[in-house]
Amino acid sequence: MTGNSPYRLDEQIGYLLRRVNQRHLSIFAASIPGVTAMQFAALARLAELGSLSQNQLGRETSMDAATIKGVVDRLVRQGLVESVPDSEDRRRLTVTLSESGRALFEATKATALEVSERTLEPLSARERRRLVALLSRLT
Amino acid sequence: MTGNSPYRLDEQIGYLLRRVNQRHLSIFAASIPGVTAMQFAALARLAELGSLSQNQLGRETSMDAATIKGVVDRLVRQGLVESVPDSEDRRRLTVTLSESGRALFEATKATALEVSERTLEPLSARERRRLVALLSRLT
DNA sequence: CGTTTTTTGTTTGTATACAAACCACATTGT
DNA sequence: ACAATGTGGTTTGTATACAAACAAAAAACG
Repeated sequence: MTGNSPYRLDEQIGYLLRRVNQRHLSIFAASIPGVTAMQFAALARLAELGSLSQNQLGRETSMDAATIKGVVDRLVRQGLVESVPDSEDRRRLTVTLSESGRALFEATKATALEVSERTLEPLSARERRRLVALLSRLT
Repeated sequence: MTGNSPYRLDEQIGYLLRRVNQRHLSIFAASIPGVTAMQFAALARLAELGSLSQNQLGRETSMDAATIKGVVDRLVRQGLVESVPDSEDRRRLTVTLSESGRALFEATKATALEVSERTLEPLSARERRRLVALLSRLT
């Protein structure tokens, strides 16, 4: 009688999170070409908080130092962001939204909100709020 | 009065999904060294469904053809799975759980279930069921 | 003041993820 | 039988993700 419970992959939280995230990323990519969801998250944080150091931006977007570096590099390459060495702290890179980065963010913001709604489309308004509230507690 | 709603990254479903998934993957990696969560998902499906073609296994685990190839390659390299060309259809690769693959799955199954529970730890039993039910509808 | 610790950023290596192009083989329709 | 289409798998290129090891600089502390 030892723990012989079956393992149902489809009911595991990790598998579900991955699948729903796939769905979301696919909707995002189809709706907003040019930047990825991660890149957009970085732009959003910069728009919200102003200039940040590269690692700080990583923390604010839940990406580790190695990951945010790649994201910032690609944003710089696209001219959406500027990366300037700090004069105070010579290790630090200050990342700033460029003109066109801000323009792109402002122009896509509404669509990005629609992407979220579309991801949640199968749920009622109340269920959406409930889901967001539950997920927020698992952070 | 045109759509000037602020964009709150922390409330966006995509951002939440990514963060909770990060949490889950981190718990998984700490609890089950040796295989990743994706590799474990593949083993679980093979244990559940028996031998499958490589692409079929990908579909059953929500990985595209290129992704499942990498996962199967790594599982083969670890001897957890065997990949044999099909005699009927000469394009097809049949992937089968090996002895040690099945042993590892049986030995870690219970821990994997605990990983799911630990991910959901901040929620009550009812809230867990609710969350799983909501996510299932977003598949 | 000088040593220890922390912080910032880079690099490398491994593992997903997916688009797109490609080849080989199967199936279907005529 | 043949041509069109579809399916199975591989490869390449790009983009996350994270661990680990590293260098440079700043901060903390005795």
